[in-house]
Amino acid sequence: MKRRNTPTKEAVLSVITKAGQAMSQDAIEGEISIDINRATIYRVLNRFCEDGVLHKVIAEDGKQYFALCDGCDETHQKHQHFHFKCTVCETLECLPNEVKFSIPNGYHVEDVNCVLTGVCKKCS
Amino acid sequence: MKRRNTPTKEAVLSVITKAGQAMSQDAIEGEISIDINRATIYRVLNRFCEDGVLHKVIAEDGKQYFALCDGCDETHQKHQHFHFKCTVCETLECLPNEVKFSIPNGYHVEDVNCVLTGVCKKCS
DNA sequence: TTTTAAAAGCGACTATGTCGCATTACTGGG
DNA sequence: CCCAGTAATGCGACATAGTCGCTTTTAAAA
Repeated sequence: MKRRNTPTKEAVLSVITKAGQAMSQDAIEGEISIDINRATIYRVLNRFCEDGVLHKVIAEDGKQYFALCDGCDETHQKHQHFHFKCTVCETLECLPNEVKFSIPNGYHVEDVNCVLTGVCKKCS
Repeated sequence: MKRRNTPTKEAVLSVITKAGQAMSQDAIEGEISIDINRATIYRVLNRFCEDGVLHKVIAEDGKQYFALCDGCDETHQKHQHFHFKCTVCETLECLPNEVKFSIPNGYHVEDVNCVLTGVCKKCS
């Protein structure tokens, strides 16, 4: 299962990188120049997640948003930061704030999904 | 727009109360004795949310879960606690831990959605 | 009992996301 | 440089979640 380089992968990653924020599948499809199948975009995104290139956030709208991992691997404290979803411009961005929590004994946390919703700096 | 008491409302609230944890629409429909339309269940749940009886959580699966508000109103620090979704038993419960965060100036937070995913005490 | 408006039922509709299968096209080996 | 193996893509179908408009029912006040 070695990964191959394809125009699709490059296009998707390029769009997300340029945007500088988390994007949903439909936003990506809208921004991309070439025509890529919806299922393919999801597969590309999920592969990037497996490879630690992107991470996935579930927002209040129940949709999946994908954001670049900026040094997520290094600390092995993966993706444990807050996200902010603006209800006006609809963008979802990663906040630098680390999510801190303590849980009762016996619980084993595998994933963290923290999204703050409101109005961002630009829109207020 | 005064609210009325209906068997549907009572049945939904009773199921959630007995469960003692957050529930999705389909889980509620499965537990309820009488036959209630899907759209109606959603409307009932959303009305309860408006009235501050329930609060809504979006989990990793993108689905809406509804949980009893346990003194959520009193502090006016509404629903700012963590939630835990178990990948084994699929239940979603409210944790007592308060969510603490600080955001950059100019941002206005209206809602908080924090879900930890993993394996709960019972299932590990 | 009558009235009226909230609530429920029903059907249709819109995503979002996934899956199976046939086809295409990277990439490494010769 | 070409060929074979297999990852990746396209396409269609499908499942599910959630919403909406409209009609009918019904709780509760007059």
